[in-house]
Amino acid sequence: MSKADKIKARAPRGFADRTPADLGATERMLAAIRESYELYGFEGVETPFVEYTDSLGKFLPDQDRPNEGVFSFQDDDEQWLSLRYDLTAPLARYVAENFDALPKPYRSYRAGWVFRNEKPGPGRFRQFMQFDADTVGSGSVAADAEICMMAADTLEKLGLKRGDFIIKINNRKVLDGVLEAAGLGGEENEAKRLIVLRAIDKLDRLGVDGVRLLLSGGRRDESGDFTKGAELDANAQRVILAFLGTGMDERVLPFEEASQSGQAPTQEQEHQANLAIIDTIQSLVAQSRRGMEGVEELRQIADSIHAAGYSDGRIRIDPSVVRGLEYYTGPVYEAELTFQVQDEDGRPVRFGSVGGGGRYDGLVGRFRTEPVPATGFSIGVSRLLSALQMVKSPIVSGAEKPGPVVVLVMDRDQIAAYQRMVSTLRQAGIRAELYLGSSGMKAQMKYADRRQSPCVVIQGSNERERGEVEIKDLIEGAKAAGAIASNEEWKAARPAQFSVTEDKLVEAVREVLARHFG
RNA sequence: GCAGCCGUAGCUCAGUUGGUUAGAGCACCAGAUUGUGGAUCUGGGGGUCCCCCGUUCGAGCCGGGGCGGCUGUACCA
Repeated sequence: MSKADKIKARAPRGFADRTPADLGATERMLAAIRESYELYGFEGVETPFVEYTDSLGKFLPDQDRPNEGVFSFQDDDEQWLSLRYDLTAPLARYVAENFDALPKPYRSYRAGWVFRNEKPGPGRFRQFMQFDADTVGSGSVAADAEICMMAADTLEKLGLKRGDFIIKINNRKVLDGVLEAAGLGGEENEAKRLIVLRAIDKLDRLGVDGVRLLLSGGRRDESGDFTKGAELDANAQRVILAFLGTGMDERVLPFEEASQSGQAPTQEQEHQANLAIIDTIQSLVAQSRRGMEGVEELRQIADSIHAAGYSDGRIRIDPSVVRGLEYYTGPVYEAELTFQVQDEDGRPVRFGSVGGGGRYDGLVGRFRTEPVPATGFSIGVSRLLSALQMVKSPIVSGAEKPGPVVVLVMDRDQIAAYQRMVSTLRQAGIRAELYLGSSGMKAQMKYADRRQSPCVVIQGSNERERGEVEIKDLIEGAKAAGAIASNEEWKAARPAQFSVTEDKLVEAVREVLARHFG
């Protein structure tokens, strides 16, 4: 068979293999998140990867675009199934299905893989991991405020320092109110509202000028591609931009005051800035009942986070947060990293949000007659892992486990004896293995080196006659290597190597391990 | 999806106006050293020059189409 006939070995686009280092990092992250969520009183639950497509709330795949956005397939009873694309819709299904058996409010967390059939990018995959926590059955904004505080606590547990991230809060009702104030209420303006919301969402990326273009005629990007704008009249543009401006203008004051005193803004100053933003928003949406509801909710959340001591810049009111257009009904939150991340070529990477969530009062209600309010937060574990790896955070580059002790095979006819040594080590709880390849001693040493073995066990005929084994400390030996120039010297010195009688094998290996790993 | 740039060994890349058998460094394997990781030296394996079609006596190089990658943009539950 010629090489051309061979199948090319490659993972599918947007799907990634995970190395031992990835696995270790992910485990540590999941443990930290779980600890944080449990501290807040949430309990674990798990749902399957696959759900009925209609449970997920997506339209059934059609002939032309059978898998738009989600991976779907038909069961043998003709029912459409889909791989879940987030953990919220499956939770809503679970709660609805087990409604009577669950305590209300129901507070649970879950971690797992989700799948999206869309264009992958750096830190963006078609299979990725999320870690969610939700409170179902409570309409109180205390539930929303609490989840934002928990998000902040959790990111800190993951090794992010204060100031490295920010939890931004907005409210969909406020956005609706602003759209109404801009004269975009009513059925006929549905399309324009969508464009405006998308434009608002891009404030951090495109700036005020970019958003203004999208609100008016449209915007041409650097590649020459054109995005059609919302064609709003001057007054509507003014309202929207004034709304977004509150996010920036009110923040400036505490910073100016702070810089005069030479200190970071105090919690009180941060809180006043939040309240000032809310006041300005209120003046804009005063005519909208729904908008005023949202303003009132924001005010309560701001008070809660201030009372709990989180109004130190970790959690902020930010009018530019939109989140998805589908199911959020009230407060929405987004966790963003504030530090710059660079890829291995030194180019800046934009990570966007590493978590987010909000209130989705209608989602469980799709399955049941009574309304069931709910709110939740999701951490994008895979994306956050990519970001943490790029900045070499300790939690992802934590100490790797040492490899196994390798027992070398010097004489093929002595395999049974070598195997017995391996068993002895394992029974003593020492990670060990027999060299299972077919190469000579030099290759076996290289193998042990690559496996990060702390030491190897050597017994050739000389040692066997004396009833001894040689232990070679590879870590100590590597240190000694630098001082040795010639190969003759290297071979003669046999650095970091010593002999013990066979019955002292475990003891000697333990000594070497203790030397390096305490 | 749309646009721009890119595609030569496992990796990073050379490759002249289109002209013998396509190269280097790193990595890998082996020997020097029949029992020792590193360093050094020597040798070796590894390529459909992304694919297809075309132009040409002749294509890694020119043209068209496709696929893949990167960047921006759109969508994003």
